[in-house]
Amino acid sequence: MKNKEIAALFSRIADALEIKGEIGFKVIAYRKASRILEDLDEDIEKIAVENKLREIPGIGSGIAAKIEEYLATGRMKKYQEALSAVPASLLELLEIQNMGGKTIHLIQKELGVRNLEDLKKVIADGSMAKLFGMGEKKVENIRKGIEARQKVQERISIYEASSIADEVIDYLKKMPKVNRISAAGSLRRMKETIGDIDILASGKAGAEIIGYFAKYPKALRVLAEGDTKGSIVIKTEATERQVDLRIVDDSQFGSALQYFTGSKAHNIKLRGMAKDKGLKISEYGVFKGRKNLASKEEEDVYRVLGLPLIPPEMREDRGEIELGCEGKFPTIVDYSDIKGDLHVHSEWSDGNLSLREIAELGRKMGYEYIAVCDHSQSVKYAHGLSPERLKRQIKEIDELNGALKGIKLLKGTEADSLQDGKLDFSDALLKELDFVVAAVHSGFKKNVTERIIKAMDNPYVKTIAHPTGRLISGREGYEVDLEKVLEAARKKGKALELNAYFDRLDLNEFYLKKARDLGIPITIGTDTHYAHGLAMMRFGVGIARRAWLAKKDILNTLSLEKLRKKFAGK
DNA sequence: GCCGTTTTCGGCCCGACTGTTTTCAGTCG
Repeated sequence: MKNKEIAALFSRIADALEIKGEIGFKVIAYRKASRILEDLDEDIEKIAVENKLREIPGIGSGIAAKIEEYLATGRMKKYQEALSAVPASLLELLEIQNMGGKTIHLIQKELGVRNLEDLKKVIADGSMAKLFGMGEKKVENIRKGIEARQKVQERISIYEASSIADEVIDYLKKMPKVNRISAAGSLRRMKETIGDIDILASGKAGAEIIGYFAKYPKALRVLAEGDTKGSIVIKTEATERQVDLRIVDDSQFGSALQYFTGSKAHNIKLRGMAKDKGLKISEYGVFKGRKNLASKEEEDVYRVLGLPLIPPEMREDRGEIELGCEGKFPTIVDYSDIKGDLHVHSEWSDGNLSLREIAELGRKMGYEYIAVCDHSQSVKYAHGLSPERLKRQIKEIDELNGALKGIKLLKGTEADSLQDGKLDFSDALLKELDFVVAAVHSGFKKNVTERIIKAMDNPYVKTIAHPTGRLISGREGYEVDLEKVLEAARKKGKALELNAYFDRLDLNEFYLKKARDLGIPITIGTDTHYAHGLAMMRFGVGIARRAWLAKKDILNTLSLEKLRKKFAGK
């Protein structure tokens, strides 16, 4: 797919135009096109072949022609032009906080700045501060922006972002003047990675609350500290992270939460809709003239627009607003629908939990069951179980289950699909288990597609663990043809896993949607090896919600009894 | 550059914070 590649081109064109001082709306149009391509599920090349580029809202004849040109020739004239006028070394300066197109344009024109080195020079010798509209403080903020730049990673995992947000929210809750409080932004939408962390709170004494926020013990720097809005930078293990806090009145918490949850594309579409109805939306409410029609709860905002409450995870402008308008809005799976975890490791392989501990933790989660799926014998580095040890584990689980009340452990394995496509336990042994997950752990480039499909032929395999093997933090994943895997799963009536471990989230939302369309059941497992990992189920469910999965699409929303029946049937 | 059942021209989401001005521009989200 060349979607991301072309998205990057448009983004750079937008940057270049901004620096050249072109009309702002052109820049916005390119940015929008870039974002649309970035988020697009379909392969842009396929859409182009079908001559349907212009049907995508936000892509008009100009941009469509540029996409077609690039697909046909591998070049885009507009991009070459833009970059010849504004070199890449100048574009990079846009990444510096407090540096925008106008400022870069100014220092290029007046001082001949062409790159970061030049910029540092004109800051140091004081010439930049003397420019019209500049000044000591502005330049100092830019200098700080340069310093901060190296330390901030692009995006962090949802796990790290959640941990930071939870801590800050706990801190803020200790302030008596804070009433309601919630994470907002991409974290609330459960994106797999998060940029900045947005928090919204309500209360009367805005400035005081922001002042308290600015004194957060882990704050390295305070970027802004106003009456209703503050920004701090927090040091994390590996990087630095910006946390933004907005304060509104209690009566406006709903509209503000809607506003700051985004996504940007979702909100722009909503505001366009509102405008057509003679309404105006801001974080303070939905207004008809000066009259505020809705602001207390998010639901009110949507209701005034004739929409049901759209879950945060669906707010990406991927057709959810249209479905709402047509009254065909789907009911998606809820966090509370999950009855068990279908992939957990114990100390028998490479986990650090005993079977009893797993059961106890599961009970605390309110589960009916947890599938213990330790590694199989060929995964040596993870102390994979030999057939003899698996038999002993089966016996131990049976005994434990006899003593357990309210929760059952399912006897499982994460059986390795070997490089010849066979599983590394005999069918006779697999037959003894409740739940067999098949997975690839070696030979990522060796006929993985065929191995996965062959594993599905085994009658005891219920699901395929982390089907792409990607790690969000950096590993590409297997060389696997997911389309073929999906097709095979559909034909053979097998499930696929949504691995809820924060660095996997595999299948991702794109393929989950495809799986759902094909009627393939999904199993969600945390793949955890530690006590704290069971709670990562929420990331899995979050991704499932982003893919619009319903309760019926996910096997571990079934009660233990129904799950057993389901497995007995296939 | 995109878009349109009031529009093919003239709009384009909206507001906070900061630092510069002396009423506003730039940046950010």
